[in-house]
Amino acid sequence: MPENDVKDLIVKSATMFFSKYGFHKTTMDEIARHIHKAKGVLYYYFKSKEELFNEVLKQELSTVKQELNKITGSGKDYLTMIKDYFLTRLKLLSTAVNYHETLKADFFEKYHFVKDVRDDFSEFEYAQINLIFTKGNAEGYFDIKNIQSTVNIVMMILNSIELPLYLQNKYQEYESTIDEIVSLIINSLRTYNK
Amino acid sequence: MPENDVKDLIVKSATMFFSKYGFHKTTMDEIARHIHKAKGVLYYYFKSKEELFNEVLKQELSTVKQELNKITGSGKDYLTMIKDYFLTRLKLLSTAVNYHETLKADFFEKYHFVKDVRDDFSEFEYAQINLIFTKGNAEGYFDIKNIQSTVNIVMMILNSIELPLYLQNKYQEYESTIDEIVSLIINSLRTYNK
DNA sequence: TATTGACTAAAAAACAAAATAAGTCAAATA
DNA sequence: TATTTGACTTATTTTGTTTTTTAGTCAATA
Repeated sequence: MPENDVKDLIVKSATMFFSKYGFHKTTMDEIARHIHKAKGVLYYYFKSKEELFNEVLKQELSTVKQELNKITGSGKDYLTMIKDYFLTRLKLLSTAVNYHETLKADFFEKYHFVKDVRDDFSEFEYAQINLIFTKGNAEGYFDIKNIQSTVNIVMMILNSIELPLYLQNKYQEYESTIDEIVSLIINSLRTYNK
Repeated sequence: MPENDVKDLIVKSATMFFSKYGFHKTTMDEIARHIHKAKGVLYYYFKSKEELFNEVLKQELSTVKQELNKITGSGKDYLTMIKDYFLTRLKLLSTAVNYHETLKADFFEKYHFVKDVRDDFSEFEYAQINLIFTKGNAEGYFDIKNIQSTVNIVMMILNSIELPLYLQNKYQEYESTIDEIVSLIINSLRTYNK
């Protein structure tokens, strides 16, 4: 059996258990048993449970990144684009179950091992928003003085509203408010000649 | 000894211990011993430890409310006023140590007994911001379509950024960013004829 | 009315024993 | 050679028990 088939099976099984029971309540035995393999084989493909969880998280965020890439490449005008970007980002992350675990973990200061994959996402996001702002500015959609600083502020707001939203599972409850928050942010960035 | 002197002493002692060690790690014995009284006397003035903590929290937030009231009564123009309000509110709450405990507690879903005093603060805040927006709108400083909804959004943002700020003790780190977030919010509300 | 301190009941901490799960590895398989 | 197994070791968690600490009570007292 080719390496990647088994590796994929493991990741799939792990994804299912981690998203259902979380990191701690999922056992390596379960993950292996579910694909009719011995536990040992997990350690052939992954150094540790942490590394396996990391891979799951990486794939979860990779899906989010793909979707967001579609938006930045959509060719729509930059005002529509930034709005789509914010709304989609907030919606998609609300479905990334394992990512929430790590967000929560940040609070408890556990899960140090997950930092890399989250930093990677932040880096991706910085680049995306930076791009939209820069081009949008150039084409007269926005009137942003300091792009770097504005990207940081906007990212801090996005990250902040994640917390009450996902940690306390209030995404449904606040869904309509999110729209208005996004509008408020965009309102403060846009020019009124377009 | 008149009732209020002792009651005040108790609250002062309690405030000191609660802010230093938190709710759980502070004992009623400590609080009493510190003012050279027997523990029993605490129960003469307060029904329970929870009620005493509530009183401490109430006084802490009462100070914040007083300061904020000064701003709404300052007679400055409404653009300056709302900016002062936001900045002061964020700064003052960062010094309200016991309030943070309850914020944190909200996450762990402990401390149900603290809900009232926090609801009271929210109610106060809603009224304050509503007032500034309404008057500011009337005098042409803002161009807010739906005041109620905008107050809610702004309050949600304020509450959200509290979380990473205070729970992870990043107020210092983000202090300069706060200024810019506040500017961003105000930017999206103001008109440009004033 | 205000305060005490000995008392009870409940909660938390400390400890040990048992059970579970992570991770290893020599041997087997394909 | 690359992959898989399962018995094994070691680390972590859970469980049950005992001890200690703490919240809260109350009759006596000033």
